[in-house]
Amino acid sequence: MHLSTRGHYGLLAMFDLAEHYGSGPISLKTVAERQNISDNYLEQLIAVLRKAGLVRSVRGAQGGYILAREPGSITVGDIIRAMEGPIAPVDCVSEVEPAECDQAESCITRLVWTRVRDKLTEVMDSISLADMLRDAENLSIAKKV
Amino acid sequence: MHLSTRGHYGLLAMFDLAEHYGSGPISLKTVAERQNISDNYLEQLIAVLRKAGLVRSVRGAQGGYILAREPGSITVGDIIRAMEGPIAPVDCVSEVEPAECDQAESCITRLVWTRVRDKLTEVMDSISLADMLRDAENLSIAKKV
DNA sequence: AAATATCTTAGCATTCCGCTCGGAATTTGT
DNA sequence: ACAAATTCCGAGCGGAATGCTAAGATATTT
Repeated sequence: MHLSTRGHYGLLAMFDLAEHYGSGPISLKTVAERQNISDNYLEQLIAVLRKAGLVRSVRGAQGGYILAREPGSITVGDIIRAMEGPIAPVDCVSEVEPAECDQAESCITRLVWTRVRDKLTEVMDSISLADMLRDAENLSIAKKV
Repeated sequence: MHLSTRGHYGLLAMFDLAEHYGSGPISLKTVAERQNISDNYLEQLIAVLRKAGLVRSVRGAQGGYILAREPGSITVGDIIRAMEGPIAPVDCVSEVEPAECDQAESCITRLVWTRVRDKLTEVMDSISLADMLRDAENLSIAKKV
């Protein structure tokens, strides 16, 4: 049950953009440095996010990336699906076009994986970038006290 | 969010053993054929389950494998941990010795992954092989009607 | 025109996956 | 005692994915 760095870095980058939402485009280099990711690599990852319609890009000098929608309407699930494909512990319970299996009807393990998948999507879809911003604020307040 | 075939096949094999719990040792070949897994490969996987203390082996003719404990006391979580290692979407929230990260204290994505991990373990630890046997029974009853 | 960015594609070393194979060790049955 | 059935163990291997690097094309601002 492991995510690749795609999903991991993808969420880091998106959260970084969320933290600076409203201040114009943020350059890839800035995000990469702040999040400690190779900018060459992040370049590829953010291309995926752009194609998925989660970020907008502004080319040229002073360009960069901006969230395509407000932080409240982008969830962790959106980001992970974009970066890692449909959420599914095993292929036969994939969210989209599940792999076929001749014993699917009577397969008990399939029931298990369905429950696991449902819990996964439930959590991931319930957390938005806005929720994370709120968490960040609470955390910094707690620290100051 | 994908399992490897290790976990997938591991659960299939364990459930197969659970279905025949109490009828003496089941040979690897039998399980492999019933579950449609290469027996050469399953041989390696079941070695892992044995080393994890989840199955007992009986060598020699008429030998095979038996669940080490009753089906009610073996959970999906036990099996997945044995086959795939500690449950963790990313290394910094691993159940055992999480990877260190200098920003761990203030990392918001880490909170997200912790919640995901907790949901994952919650589901997996709540389903035992006995539960699955019950599901199988309900399913076959439903079909007959 | 120069500087600053994104965009696109190619490549590449390493690791992991999913297996196959061969043979040693152990137990049962005849 | 011997043959058959089985687990046990380790080596190896092709293919795919991972996590990058690198280089140049394109667009925009100053």
